[in-house]
This record gives sequence, C-alpha cells and structure tokens, in this order.
Amino acid sequence: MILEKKKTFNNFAASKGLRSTRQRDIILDYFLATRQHVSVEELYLKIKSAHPGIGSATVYRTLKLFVEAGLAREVLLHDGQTRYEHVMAGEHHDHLVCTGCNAIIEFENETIEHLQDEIAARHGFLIRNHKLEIYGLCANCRG
Amino acid sequence: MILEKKKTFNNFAASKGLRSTRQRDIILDYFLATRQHVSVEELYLKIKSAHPGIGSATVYRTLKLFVEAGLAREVLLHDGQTRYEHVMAGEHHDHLVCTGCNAIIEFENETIEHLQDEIAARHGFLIRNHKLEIYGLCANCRG
DNA sequence: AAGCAATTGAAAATGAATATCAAAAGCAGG
DNA sequence: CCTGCTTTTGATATTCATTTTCAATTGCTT
Repeated sequence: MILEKKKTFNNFAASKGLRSTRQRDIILDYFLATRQHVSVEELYLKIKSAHPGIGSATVYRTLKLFVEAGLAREVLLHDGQTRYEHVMAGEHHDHLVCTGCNAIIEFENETIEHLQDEIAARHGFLIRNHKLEIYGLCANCRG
Repeated sequence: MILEKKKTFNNFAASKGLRSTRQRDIILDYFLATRQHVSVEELYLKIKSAHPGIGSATVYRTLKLFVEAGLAREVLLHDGQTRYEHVMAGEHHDHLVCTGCNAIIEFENETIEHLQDEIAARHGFLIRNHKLEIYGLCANCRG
C-alpha cells in the first residue's frame, strides 16, 4: 500500500503540474514510515539525521501537499503543534486522548460514521472529512 | 443560568484559594455574554472598548481558569487561534465546519454520545470531554 | 491599617508557521 | 547534451498567537 500512496501522490503532482523532486520523495518515504500523528518538527528531525540538506520549510510545504493530495490529514491536539496522520482509504479512525500520559488510542465505529452522514444530509452538508477526539484518562491514569 | 455559572466559578476559585478580582468578574461577564467560539483576541477587544485597562495576558490567563473550572472548553479550528466555547451542563454540541465560508453549524446527537461512552468503557477510559468536527461544504458552498 | 501573597499589565520572549528571495534543480525543445 | 524558462529549495527574516517576566497593584487576613 506504500506503492499505492506513492502513485496517488505522483498522480496528484502530475495533475497539478508539480515537479518530481528528490526532497518530496524522501519526505514521502519518511512520512509513510511513521506511525500516527507526527508533528512537522518530529518528521523534520528524523529526516535531517539522514539527509542534513533538507530544510524544515520544505517539510512544512510538502506535508501541506500531502494533505491536498489526500494522503495526510491535519490533527490538532492540544500541544501547540500541528500533527499529520495517514489517510487510509475508506477507513477512518478516531481517537481517545489521555490527558494524563498523552497516550492515544485509536478506534473505529461504523455507526458513528453513519450517524454523521445522516446529520450532514439533514443540513445539506457535503462531508470531506471529520475528526472525533475524546479526552479523558486512560485505564492506567485514572488510578 | 448565568448566575449558576458565576457560582460555579466562585466555588472553583474558593476551592483553589484564588482571589476574586474585578478583572475576572468582568471577563466572566463578557465570556458568558458571547455566543459560540470566541477567540481570545475577539473577547479581549470587546472587553477593551469598555475597560481599556484590562490586558490581553489577563484574558488569556482567565480563560484557562474557566477551562479548569469546567465553564469553558477549548476548540481548535484551523484558523490558528484557540477558541473557547461554553460548557453546558450535560448537553454537548458538535460542529459541521464549512471549509468554503467558515460557517459553523452546531448539532447534537444523543446516539453518538452513547456510542462514545460505550467505546470509552470498552477501553477502560474515563471521558472528560470530547470534540467532533465534520469538515466539508455547506449547502451554499457546494454549488 | 499592615503585611503578605496573589494578581495584574506592559513589555519581552518564545515558538510554530509563513513569506522572501537568491541559488539550485526539473523539464521541455532543439 | 545544451539552452532557457519555471518551479522548488534552503536559509533567513518575519509574522502572529501565546507565554513568561517582573515591578507595581490589589485582595485578603489579622
């Protein structure tokens, strides 16, 4: 599915007349290799250790392209940094965020998705994406 | 219910050993008088026109107190500003956010709330609050 | 009224994100 | 493989929301 995503990005780039560059390839590789919710800074530091030449501005710019291309999604947690997560085809996961230890538990619930569709339809609203975050204390932290 | 909220804040202040100040009273009045999703800047400007002495740092500080006191909730939209909305006892509304015109439509759905409780229970998670935002185009903007 | 700690306002500091711009790199067409 | 044109990049400066700092003020207790 990594090839799949690279193809998606290439198609997007082609359709927008964007050029294919070494940096974008590298950043995409690193982004695809991460797990959930990388901040730009985190991704930048990882990349920098292997590719010192790449600047953080490029990482910022490129992640925004990934969002446009439909590969990534912005996640705003409460730590003052914009984070990015993968957009999986079809599937959509939401988050339980522990305010004690910052653990993030992902879950999926079809019924909730359906209800959202209904609500949107009722308002003539066309859904592009959504975000559901539940804040509280995880099993460990509720002590 | 405004008196209710003032009392809630006073109780909180008392329990934390916080002092009662003119500024906090004023800021609370203005916050309670706002409708949904005030940014700190917006609230500060409103207050400043009638009370020029009050500084923005105090508004920032005080809104965080309201969150601690359970009166307010942070809402992170995608405009780079932290916004605050009222916490209504029991009820919880979520948002349809139009990426075309930035309109925000609020809705409530009991079933979704229930499902969230179930999911949390399944993970031994204790819910403090949650946030559901659906992004897309409103009826006007989907043209 | 006096003393002490919390609070405030102004200004400086921080920090994420964006804009600027000259140099470098991609992509034609010849 | 050059040439010329445009996009992209990296470094730096800039912006802007938020936080911190700190001296002065204020609230509270005795």
